[in-house]
Amino acid sequence: MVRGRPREEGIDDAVREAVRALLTETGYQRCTIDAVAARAGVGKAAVYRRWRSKAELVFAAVIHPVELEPPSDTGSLRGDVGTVLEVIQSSLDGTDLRQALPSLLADIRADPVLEARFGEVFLGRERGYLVRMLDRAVARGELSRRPDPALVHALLLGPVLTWLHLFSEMPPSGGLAASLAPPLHAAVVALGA
Amino acid sequence: MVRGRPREEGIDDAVREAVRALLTETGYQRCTIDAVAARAGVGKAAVYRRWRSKAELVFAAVIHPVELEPPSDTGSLRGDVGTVLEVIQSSLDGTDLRQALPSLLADIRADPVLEARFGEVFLGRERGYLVRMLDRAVARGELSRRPDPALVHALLLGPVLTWLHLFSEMPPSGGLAASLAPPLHAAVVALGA
Amino acid sequence: MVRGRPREEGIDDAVREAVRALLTETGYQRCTIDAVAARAGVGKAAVYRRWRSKAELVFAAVIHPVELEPPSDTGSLRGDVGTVLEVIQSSLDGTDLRQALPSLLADIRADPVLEARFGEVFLGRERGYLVRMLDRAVARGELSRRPDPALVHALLLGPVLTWLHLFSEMPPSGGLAASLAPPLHAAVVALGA
Amino acid sequence: MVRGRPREEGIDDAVREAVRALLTETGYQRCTIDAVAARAGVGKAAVYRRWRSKAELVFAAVIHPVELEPPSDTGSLRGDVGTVLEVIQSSLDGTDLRQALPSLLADIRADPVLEARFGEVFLGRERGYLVRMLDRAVARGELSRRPDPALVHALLLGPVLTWLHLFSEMPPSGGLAASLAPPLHAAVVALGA
DNA sequence: AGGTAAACGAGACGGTACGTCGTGTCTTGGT
DNA sequence: ACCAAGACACGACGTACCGTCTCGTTTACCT
Repeated sequence: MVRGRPREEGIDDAVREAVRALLTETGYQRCTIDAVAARAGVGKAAVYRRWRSKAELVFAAVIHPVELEPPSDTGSLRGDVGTVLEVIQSSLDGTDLRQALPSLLADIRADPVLEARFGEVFLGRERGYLVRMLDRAVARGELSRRPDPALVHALLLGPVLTWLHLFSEMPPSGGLAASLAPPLHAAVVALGA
Repeated sequence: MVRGRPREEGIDDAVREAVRALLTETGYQRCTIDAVAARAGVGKAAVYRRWRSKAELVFAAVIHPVELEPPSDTGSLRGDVGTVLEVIQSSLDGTDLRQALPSLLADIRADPVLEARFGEVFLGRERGYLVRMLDRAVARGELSRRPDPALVHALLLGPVLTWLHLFSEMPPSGGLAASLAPPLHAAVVALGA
Repeated sequence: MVRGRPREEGIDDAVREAVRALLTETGYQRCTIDAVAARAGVGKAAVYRRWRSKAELVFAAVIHPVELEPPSDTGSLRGDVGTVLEVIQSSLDGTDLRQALPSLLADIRADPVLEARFGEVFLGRERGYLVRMLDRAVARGELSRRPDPALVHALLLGPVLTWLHLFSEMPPSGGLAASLAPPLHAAVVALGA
Repeated sequence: MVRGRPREEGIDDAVREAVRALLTETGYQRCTIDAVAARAGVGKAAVYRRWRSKAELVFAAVIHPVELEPPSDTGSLRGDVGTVLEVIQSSLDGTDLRQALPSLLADIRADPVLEARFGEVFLGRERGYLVRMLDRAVARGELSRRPDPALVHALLLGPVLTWLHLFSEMPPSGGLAASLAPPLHAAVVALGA
């Protein structure tokens, strides 16, 4: 049985929404806990009751809700790589993430608990999709053996992450995922040969 | 002509060394300017006389000294890709960078001046190497046309960066650069076909 | 007619007892409402249903129960002054009051409602005793006129209060009230001459 | 030699003045450290560099500066008692003290360090004056022996403190000190008989 | 030799965010 | 209507770090 007054329903969402708004408007540094609480019409204690730190809060606001729909089977490894890249890109793009991701990743690295959760929730889910994609390709005979999923993960996630958050360049004509799909398909094939 | 007392010679190095030591020992957040100055046996003013901000200081301490020796011509694109990956990896690896890079990148993003310098100094130099590598491959007839250097840059830098600073995994057997070289060679070839 | 569940009987006393215990053990500042409620095995709401504020609660716990038995007529002003001083001292002494009184008086000053009640309940009752004492002395011919009761009140209450709650000194040999009685009798006589 | 930047001269006074102003305008509870710092045009750190807590700050602002000029020898005990009472009253009266004293005394009681300092600085100085007053009276033959100074201290300080900070009454016609002088002279004489 | 200007270590400065805590109110489900 | 539990808004607390400024002192160059 649950004792005491239950958590108010709307607060979780109101706070997360406030975080996203402040990230977009003012960036990570100015996205203060006080400001978030004020914007959400909520006391600071209500925030700290739910999340242990600013990093955890932002993590919950911008990472968790990313619902990566499992990329469907397109019938070919070439098609699957393209779809996976789209999913990865969509999970790293967005006005709020654009501002927040580098700082957030930094704070995640500084907090072992959060780092573990990030590994499980975000990386783990994505890794799972890749494993299934690779197994299908092996079953189809497109790959003779399943390459190391971690290596494939780095190959697909790395270029997207780098382009979006390290380079200050316009997206390539045709779109980032579409431009990266052919070379990365070749890379995966080379790994599984 | 220079008036007044000249800068003391050893301070630059002493401070940079203190930064690297503190990064390794305590991480980026705890590597405060006060701590750095105290460790270097130096006043805070001497630090700020040389670098405008903490980000600039850490940048100078861990990025600038990376002397990327221009990867030499190995005679084949396959060999060149491997060498370039070694250079990239060596520029991103190291005890201090391990701790600092995510936070440093975050601070760089927050400071337009620094972001521009980072683009020129670090990314630009690396990009130059890639352009030369690609031109040689075209000259050799290994590529029929030179692919977009930015895309190649993302393809080669991204996976290394991701593995070193996002994943918490052991390096693959045989080494990271060696493991990534074959698939990424294939990727570059596919781009330049 | 009374609707609903009647107040549980023991709560008033349990809370007051918890207040006194916490005052003695931890002092006024650490005597939190949460702590009081927890100690009494009671919800905070039950406390606030009975007293409007912490000050009111402590007031009720340590002031109200002081049952000043009206000092009896000893037959002489000299004797009456001694008895009144004993009553005053007993109303200001005690382990819990020792800790609480200065903070409590401060909070009482900050709350006009409470200040008024303190004036009526505590000061007023004491003042009444003094008036009767003075009237008896006039009737006996010990005083030729009745002095200002407020002044007498200050003369008798002040030194006791000061000794007990401002000084950090041992009680004088023979007891505080006994030591103060002769000079204060002389003072009252001087006032009523 | 003094190393480093010296404390800025005006800050001590500016902060103390801000405290007094805020006490008068808003009372002790609303006299926040933040508000004090803002009012004085000073950072919070500058305040905490000088005083360990709010209590210490207010103590320094309203108690320390009270320069009790040593009451002069009036030639008679009767006159001396009157003068001492004037000094005591003037040290406890004032717009800021009116608001602050009860809360301040409460905080002083809660901090042993501060309590010791209060005993030495404030009470000790006053006690010294009383000892000299009593010795003069003995020398003059007005008292046959010197009474316990602590008792005399309680007799003179208590009624003034009580009237000013416990009662909510108008000052007696003729003034508080003047009204208390005759009875308290009689009390002291009775003690020293 | 003396003057001048900029460097030096030390540390105080204003500002800002943090995470904690206490108060008094409100909201559950259960008695 | 009351209860215990505990979430709520508000707001003060004391700490920490940043980047700047101000001391008294030292070290070069230039008269």
